[in-house]
Amino acid sequence: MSSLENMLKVIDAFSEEAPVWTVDQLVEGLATSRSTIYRYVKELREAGFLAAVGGGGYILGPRIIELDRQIRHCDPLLTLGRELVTAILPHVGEGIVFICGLLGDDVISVYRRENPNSLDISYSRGRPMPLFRGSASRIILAHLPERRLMKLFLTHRRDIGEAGLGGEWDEFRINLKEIREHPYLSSRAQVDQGVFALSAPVFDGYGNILASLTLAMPEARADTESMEVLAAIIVGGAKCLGGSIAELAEKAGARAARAPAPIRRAV
Amino acid sequence: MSSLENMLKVIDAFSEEAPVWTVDQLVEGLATSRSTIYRYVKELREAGFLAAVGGGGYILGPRIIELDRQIRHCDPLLTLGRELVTAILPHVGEGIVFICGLLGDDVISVYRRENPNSLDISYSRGRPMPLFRGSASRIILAHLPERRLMKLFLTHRRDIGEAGLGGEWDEFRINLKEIREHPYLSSRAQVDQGVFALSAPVFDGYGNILASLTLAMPEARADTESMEVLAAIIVGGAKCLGGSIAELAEKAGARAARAPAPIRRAV
DNA sequence: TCTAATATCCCAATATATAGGATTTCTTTG
DNA sequence: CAAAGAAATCCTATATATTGGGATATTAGA
Repeated sequence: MSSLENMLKVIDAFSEEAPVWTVDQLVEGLATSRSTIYRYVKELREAGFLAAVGGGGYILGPRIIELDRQIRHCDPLLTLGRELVTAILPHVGEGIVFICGLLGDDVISVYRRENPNSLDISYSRGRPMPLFRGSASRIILAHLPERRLMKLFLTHRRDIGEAGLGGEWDEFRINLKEIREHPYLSSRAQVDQGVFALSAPVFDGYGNILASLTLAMPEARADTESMEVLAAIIVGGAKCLGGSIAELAEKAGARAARAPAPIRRAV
Repeated sequence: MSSLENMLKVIDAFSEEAPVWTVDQLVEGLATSRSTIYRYVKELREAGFLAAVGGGGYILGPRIIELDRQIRHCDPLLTLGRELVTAILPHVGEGIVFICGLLGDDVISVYRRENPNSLDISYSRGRPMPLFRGSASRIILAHLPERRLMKLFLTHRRDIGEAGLGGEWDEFRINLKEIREHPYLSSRAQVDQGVFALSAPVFDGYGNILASLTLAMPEARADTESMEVLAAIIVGGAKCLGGSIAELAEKAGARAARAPAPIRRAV
């Protein structure tokens, strides 16, 4: 077992349910010797990934906040996304606007803003989303390259079936193709009860899917109001965001021909 | 050298100036073999600390966003701080309100909100602050236990002198005592040009310093307006926040007598 | 100042990481 | 669609860092 893996087990222990751990608890939980845990904790603390609280307890440390800041400042999806969301937020009425990105096998929400008095949904920044439920995830999924989809199908066959996306490869493929043929996708209560969501894909300059832009609102609103104007705003916003990112990538590319542009691609 | 340290060197490479790295660049930068770097990158990627972008480039990964989310949700300083800042923001006029916490030897801003059209300062969430400059840092510093201060003085003697806090231990001690005797502290352009800041200390139930609450504004405003009312709001807000945290800690303590309360203490 | 708790140090045994090159997988391009 | 070029992984002997048990030191609390 690699030592990073061991360290990660320590970090993994920290969750919303159990945010504070003592060394003794970690010794018990991870089945390792006391001295080793102390060494781990020391190193993680020196690196800022853990911080001491009173009474021998530890919590996640400031380094994480710092690294998150870096992501917020560097990722074009976030910097440009912020501008875009600010621009469209006044025009969408009650609801929440968020951007989800694909990183590895996770879809996570990387930015979110809401209009006052709207519903509270679980897509808050940093929450890993189910890859096969909700329009925000599915619209990304649908635009992944075929090869990647095959891999996903093989690894997540059960989840895909349960989410109603198809029990066989062909079925799955056809369902996704159907999604791909529309400029946006909506979903109802797939992730949170009582929530209607409307998502559009964000592409880079080469047609690769990068992210999704979503508007979530109470189902009641979706029942009584036409979605056409809203869909147009979201689709337009997603296009615009993709355009800005492509533009930035081009500039970055011109500066450093061999260095890859700081763009998150679906890999 | 521990292997975590090696891994960390990889993470350290990623900065706002250089957010994207290829394996080759890392091999050169860290003076390690290609296969080792590939292994590091692989493990970090599997753990979600790095994510692949096009062309063999890597950026910081989603795990960091996830962990940051956990901190935001678990740390009482943040959850309660959010409420408090929301409450006082409408009453402070032009400027930025933020909370700084001490974790290890770092003071970092953990939460920040601003009123529209105000100045842009560098205290954005996650930014590590100089420990000896700015009222937000100094008010925390001043309330640290003596033993801790001695250590800090020994390790950071030069910084302390340069920041004008004293060249000798006695001088340093007296300066801090002076700060401690007032309910709040103000500073002018110590961190950012043209910025006036006003900070109050946040204590836990035992009188330990936990954090600082700060209002930053343009110097011009501070020159023309009396600070008394604003100081009262900030001092009151800090007291209130400390009270809520102590209350929460007590509740948590009742539930799990032996487990330390999830409270960040100056350690 | 003393005591309990928290944390570090030490060292021999052992498991693990390392580097260098061969091999495989993926991407691009003609 | 095939071949060339990147990117990533695999493989192995050796050197090295990690491990855990207990002794030791440092801190916090009375």
